[in-house]
Amino acid sequence: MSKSDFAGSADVSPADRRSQTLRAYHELRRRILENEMAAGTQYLEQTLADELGMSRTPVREALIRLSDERLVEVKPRHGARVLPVSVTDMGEIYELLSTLEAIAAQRVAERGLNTAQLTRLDSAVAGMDQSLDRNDLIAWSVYDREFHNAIVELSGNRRLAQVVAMFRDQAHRARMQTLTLRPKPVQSNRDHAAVVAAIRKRDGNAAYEIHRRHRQEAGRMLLRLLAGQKPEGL
Amino acid sequence: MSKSDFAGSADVSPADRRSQTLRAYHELRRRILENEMAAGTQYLEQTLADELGMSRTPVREALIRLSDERLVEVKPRHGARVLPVSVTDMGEIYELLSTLEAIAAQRVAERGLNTAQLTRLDSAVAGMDQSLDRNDLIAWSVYDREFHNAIVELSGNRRLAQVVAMFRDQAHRARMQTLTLRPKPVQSNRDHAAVVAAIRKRDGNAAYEIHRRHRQEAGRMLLRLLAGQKPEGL
DNA sequence: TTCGGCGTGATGGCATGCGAATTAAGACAT
DNA sequence: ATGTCTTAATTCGCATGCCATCACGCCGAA
Repeated sequence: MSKSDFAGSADVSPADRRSQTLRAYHELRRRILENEMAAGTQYLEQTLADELGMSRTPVREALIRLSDERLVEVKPRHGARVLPVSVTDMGEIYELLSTLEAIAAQRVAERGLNTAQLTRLDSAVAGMDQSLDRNDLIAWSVYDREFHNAIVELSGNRRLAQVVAMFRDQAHRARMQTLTLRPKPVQSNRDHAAVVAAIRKRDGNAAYEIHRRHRQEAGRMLLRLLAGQKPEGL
Repeated sequence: MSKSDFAGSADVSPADRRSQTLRAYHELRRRILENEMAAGTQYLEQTLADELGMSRTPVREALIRLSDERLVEVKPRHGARVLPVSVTDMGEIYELLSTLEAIAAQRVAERGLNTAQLTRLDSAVAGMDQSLDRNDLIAWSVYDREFHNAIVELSGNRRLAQVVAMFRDQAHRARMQTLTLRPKPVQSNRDHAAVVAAIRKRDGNAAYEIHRRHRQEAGRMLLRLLAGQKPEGL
């Protein structure tokens, strides 16, 4: 019974089996990540409820989740404000990501992967290469995301995967903004391939070091681009 | 229309300025961490609401937070279940804590601390030493917590402090259970002193290594004790 | 012109109500 | 006993309603 994953826009969807609270959560989260709800903007509970075709209760419950994830901030009489991602924020996030994902890579290498799992990584890397050849940066970023996500999921540490996903979401908008500004990510692709190679060789230390440096580089690049850019709505 | 109406709620609370939702969140969290609500037990929303002297709404909102923090799990018609902490969970948590806190220690060392900040660490260490002399393990654990918390707070990375706090809470009950089972934590005190020394010397690498090893040892010890102990209500 | 008190409407915190989903409890047959 | 069908009782998801609180604009005083 899988309905379309990208289902429902605003209006009353046909028959969503999930709870209203979940619909609100996923829809609002999607809108924020895809910048349909701009950072800095404030939305009243009632407005969101009307827009989503439900009452305030499930919206409130969704907003609690989103504020725990630092995507919004609820100010009692000013509505929910979509949080902008400052340069400082990105610094914090990349510092954490570079360590957490490196740990994941290390664990994956030490545990070893079966064929299917290795294939998952390989095809993500292949997808990135092809996307880059086509100069399709959007597709590239999707594969990039999948690669990084695969690493932490395959680590087997569920909490690790959870917090990394959270930070990745927080950083998502800023990354999208700089996607077209930065040079072609050829080094990125090389790094990823090297990480997979280290995992194949079961070399935990190498996987850790390569991945960590990779993320640090990406972070530094991003910070540079962001710094030379926007004041961003506070 | 009495403005200053002290009477308000003649019930249990004198005058709590916080919202009901926050009261519910903090009170439930406290009860869980202090084992007043045993792991594995289920509580109906209405029951909790009655107990806390409020309606179901704020309780529901608090439960959403608590379930995001993995302290409870809400099962639609069986109430909120206090999550037990399995050995696997502790493995995941300590793997993350040992890295995250080590990063924090490294950053603190590299940034350097002012006198007041160093004093904070020193007095935590001193408190641990004294508590140990008095054989007061409860007091010791409070200082231990404060020490570890100080490290991540002083790192200046707010997200880091936040996730570490979350994982520390998740591990709290298991640590308390094993507190009396383990040998006197003299090595722990030595480690902490060494970390502070490294921080004074601005030696980031040393701080990282010592702290990381310290947490890993503590984790291993804990896992051993837990493994040789309890089936724990699932 | 600036400031502060005041009134009014908007807003969110929370209680309550209700229907739907789901379980628990009998009733009966096997 | 064990299984299954029917019915009653719970419990939650969500909508709605109420009211205290707060933002904001107005107006008069300094």
